[in-house]
Amino acid sequence: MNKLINKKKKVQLHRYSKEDKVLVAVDCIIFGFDKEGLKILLIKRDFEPKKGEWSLMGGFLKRQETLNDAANRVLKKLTGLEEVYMEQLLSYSEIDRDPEERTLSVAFFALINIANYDLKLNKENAAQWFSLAEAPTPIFDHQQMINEALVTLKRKALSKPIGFELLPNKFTMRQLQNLYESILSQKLDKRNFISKINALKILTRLEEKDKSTSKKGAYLYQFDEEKYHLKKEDGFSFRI
Amino acid sequence: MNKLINKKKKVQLHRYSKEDKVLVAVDCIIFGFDKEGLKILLIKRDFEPKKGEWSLMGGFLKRQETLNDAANRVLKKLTGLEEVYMEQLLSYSEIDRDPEERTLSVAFFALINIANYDLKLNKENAAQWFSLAEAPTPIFDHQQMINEALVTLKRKALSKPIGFELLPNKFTMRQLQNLYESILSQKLDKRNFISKINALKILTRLEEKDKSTSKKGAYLYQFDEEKYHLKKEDGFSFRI
DNA sequence: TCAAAAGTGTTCACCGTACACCCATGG
DNA sequence: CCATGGGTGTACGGTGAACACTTTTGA
Repeated sequence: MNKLINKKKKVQLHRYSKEDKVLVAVDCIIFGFDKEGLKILLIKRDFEPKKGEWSLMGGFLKRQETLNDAANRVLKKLTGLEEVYMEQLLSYSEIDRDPEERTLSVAFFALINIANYDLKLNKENAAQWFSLAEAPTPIFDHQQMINEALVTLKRKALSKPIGFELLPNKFTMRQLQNLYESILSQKLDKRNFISKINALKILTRLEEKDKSTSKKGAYLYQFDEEKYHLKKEDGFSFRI
Repeated sequence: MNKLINKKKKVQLHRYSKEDKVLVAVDCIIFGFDKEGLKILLIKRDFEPKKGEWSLMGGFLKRQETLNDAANRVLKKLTGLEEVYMEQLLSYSEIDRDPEERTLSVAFFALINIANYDLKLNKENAAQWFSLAEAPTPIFDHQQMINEALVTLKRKALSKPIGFELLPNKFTMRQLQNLYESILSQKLDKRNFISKINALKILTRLEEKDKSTSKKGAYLYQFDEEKYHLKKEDGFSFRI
C-alpha cells in the first residue's frame, strides 16, 4: 500500500507525464442458455448519459486492478457469480463512442448457466435476459461488441467442445444439441451430432433419466471436467 | 476543433470525473518474411526505463485518435509504410507491466513485406529484423504478446489463405510453401501443398520464371487480389 | 553428364453427411 | 393403444495424407 502511495506522488515526475490519459471501461457480453435458446443479459442503465436505455454491464477500470479484475468485479456485481468462464475480446476506441467523454472500452465475453444466476439480482440491477432475436438495440457500440462476440462464440463452438459453462451440471443430449443449434443458428442431425460428441469421450452417461420432456425419459449426462478441459486445449481437430 | 476545446473545458464537470484515467499504449508485433524465414521487427529502446533493451515498437494513444490510428501512426514512424495489414489483438493490463507507470497496452499485429521496408529507417530507429528463434528477449510483457500473436498467426494460416501481405508481388510456389512452413514450424508435402493452393484459385501463374534458385527456373505467381480477399472473408473451409 | 531444384498424379484411409426405423412409456 | 420424443447404425462420397519419378539446364 505504501508503494501505491509513493507511485501517486511520483506521477508528476514521470517520464510519461506529458502523455494523454483516458478513461478505460470494461463491458461484459454475458451469454446464457435455457430451454428457449441462447440469451444475452442486458441492464437498464440507471445513470446518464442514455439513462433508461439497455446496455451491456460495464464499469470503469480502477487504478489498482487489471482488466480481468475489473471484468470479474463487474460480473460479480451483476450476477453474484465468481469463477465464471470469461475471456477478453477486442477494445473499442472510437473517439465519440461514449458521448459523455472519451472512453476506451475493452469487451469481455462470459458464459454462464442461467440456473445459477440469482433472479433477485435481476431486480436490483434492472437486468434482463433476452433471446438474441428479441434483444433491444443497446447503447453506444454495444451491438457491435455483441455481434463480434457472437462470431467468436461460433468459431469456438466449431473448433472446440463447448457447453460446460452454459449447461446445468446434468443435461440431456437433446439440450446439448439445442445449445449447439442455438449458437450456430442451424439444425443439426441428431445421429451425427451424438456420434461426434461421443467420439470426444468427454461425457459420462448417468443411470438417471430426465422425464420432463418425454414419456420414455432421456439419459442425463455430465461433462468429465478433466477430459473436457484437455480437449479444449487440444489442437484444432473438433468439427461439428 | 472548437468541439475538442469545448470538451476539454468540460472535463471537470463530467459525470465520469471521479473515475481513474490511465495511460494507454499500443504495441505493434510486426512480422516479415524473407528467404531465411519468418521474422519480427524489434527496436532498441532509446528512452528510460529499459533504455537500450529490445522492445516492440509502441507509442501512447493520443486523446484525439483511435487505437487503430495510433497503431498506424507508430507503424508508419517505424517503417514508413501505410495501408499495411494490421489487426488488433489483446490488451495487457498487469499493474506493474511497465515499471515506470501504470500503462495499459493494446497489442496489434502487422504483416509486412520486408522488401518494401526501407533499410535506412532501420538506422534511425535502431530497428532490426530477427528470426524468431534468434530474437532477444524483449522488455516488459512483450514476449508474451509475441507468443500470443504467433498463435493467432498460426490459426489464421490454418484457416485462411495468407501470404499476400508478406510476400513480394511475384513469388514462386516454393516461397509460398516456405512461408507456410515458417509460420507453422513444420514441413509440408510439396505436392499436397500445391494442390491445396491451386484448389483455392487465388493465384495467377505468370509466364515469367525465377532462375535465382535453380537451373530449371520456377514459375512466378501473383495473388489475384480480388479472389484472395473473397476467400479470406469466406467460411472456414481452408485447411493446410 | 550430372547435380539440384521444379513439376506433376494416384491410392488409401478416414471423416463428414445423409438417411429411417424401433423403443419406451404416460396418458 | 397410440402419440411423442428417445435412441441407434450404415452406406457413400469427398478430402487429407502418403508417396516417387521425370524434367530442365547451368556448371
